[in-house]
Amino acid sequence: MSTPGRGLHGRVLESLGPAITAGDYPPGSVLRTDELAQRFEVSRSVMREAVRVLESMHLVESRRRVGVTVRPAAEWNVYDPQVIRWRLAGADRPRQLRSLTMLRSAIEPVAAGLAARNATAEQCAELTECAIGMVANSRGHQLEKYLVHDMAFHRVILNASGNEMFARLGDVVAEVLAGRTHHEVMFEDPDPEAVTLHVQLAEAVREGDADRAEELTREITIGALQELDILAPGGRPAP
Amino acid sequence: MSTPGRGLHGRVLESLGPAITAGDYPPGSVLRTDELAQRFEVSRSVMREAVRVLESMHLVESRRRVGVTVRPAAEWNVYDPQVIRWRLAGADRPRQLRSLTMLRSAIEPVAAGLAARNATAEQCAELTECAIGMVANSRGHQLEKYLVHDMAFHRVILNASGNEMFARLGDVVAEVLAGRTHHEVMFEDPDPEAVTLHVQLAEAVREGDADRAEELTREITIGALQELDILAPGGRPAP
DNA sequence: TGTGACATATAAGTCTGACTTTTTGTCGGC
DNA sequence: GCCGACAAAAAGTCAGACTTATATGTCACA
Repeated sequence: MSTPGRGLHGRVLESLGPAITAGDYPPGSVLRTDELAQRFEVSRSVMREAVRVLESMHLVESRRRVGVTVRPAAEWNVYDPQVIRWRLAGADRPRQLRSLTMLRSAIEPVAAGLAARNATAEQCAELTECAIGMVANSRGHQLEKYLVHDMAFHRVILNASGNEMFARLGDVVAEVLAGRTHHEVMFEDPDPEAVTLHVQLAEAVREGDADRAEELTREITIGALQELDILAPGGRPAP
Repeated sequence: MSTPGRGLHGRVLESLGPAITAGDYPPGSVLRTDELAQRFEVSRSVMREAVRVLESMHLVESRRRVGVTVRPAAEWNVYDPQVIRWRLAGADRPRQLRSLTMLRSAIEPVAAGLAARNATAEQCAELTECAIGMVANSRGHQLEKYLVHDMAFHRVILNASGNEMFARLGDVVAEVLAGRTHHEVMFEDPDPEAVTLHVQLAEAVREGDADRAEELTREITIGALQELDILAPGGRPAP
């Protein structure tokens, strides 16, 4: 799933990146390239490449005479897939999952509405297939198989929206769904109501009913928010 | 506004990045590091650092024995602020502006609703101040001053939402607003109705009226979509 | 004619050492 | 107490040699 650190600089990143995003180095900390190179037992050139990548993610800033300083979290490129993965693997995974689920709840309904207008016949077919797969694996502790179809379903919706910014959130949504199944709630079979909503959503998209698609997706994402206690069952925000 | 290429590798990026995002090198094109280093008159180490950054943006992929291959646009990290800037500076700026405006229209209403619940007193004050600034500069061809307050206004909303993913879109929204004023429509004074909506939104947030804040923001972003002919005035999608 | 193992060329990857440039802290003079 | 010159520190840059993976071509054999 994740890249196993291609190249030496990649392995350094896989070690240093998570450490920074986890907050091991408080904002303002200064690291020296030479020292890092020694610590990771790589040459300076390799270390420099790694630092450049961290710099492009706005995790650090490299300045002459001072060193590589860690930037405050508010400046990080939190949409970088690698940064997202690092943070999801870290200690504040729950917080991260909430942020991302809120993002989902904002994007997906709109994307579904667009998908209802723009989806190709092929995409509609894929969607129905995914929904069938979800139904088929919704009972009897087949969470892994269910997850696969759930991820595919949402990815198709986002792609079918025709908006590249939405489409590129497919990986994020997949990560959130996987996280939910693997580490958080959902120890038993998925909520039957959620399964039904997905089936109906596939229907709405196929029929080109944008408003209904949007509303159904809103219900789906509200369910996701409730699972994380961001929304209380009533609909009001949780305490 | 944009970073003027700090360091040699930065200058290479400022030249190569826009070229790639502009499609000068079709997907699958192979570049050789040595050749690039010669072309830009830099050492290989510098060129390697630049390539590593492009690789982290998923613009290219570097493989042994084959070279640096350009990836298809669908795989680019389109949320990377630098990539966004490069693409906005390129030929398909209009298309990019539409994608981003749609993103706005999905995110901002939700963010405004959250802001109404979470905004601090200080943020409410800032918001009101921005709204006043907008009103003050809404007539008499003071577009630049109006823009400054407009950008600040939306940035405060996104920050006040309390969601870091939303907050980090502040730069994107600012870029979109700036683009609208500088290159696209809006040759005359801003729509008075839009100004009023902003004033009312500041009010709603101050009063903690989440639903109203969300609805007002939805109207604001619908206006932005209409300006770009994504939505026809009626509310139906444009042809 | 097709297929497999093997050899080879190629381009990225890595390391090292020397040199340059910028920035910053400090110290001395006013 | 302020200001400018100086020195140290760390990143930045370069060049050259070497290593490694791998795509591709070659050739023998079926």
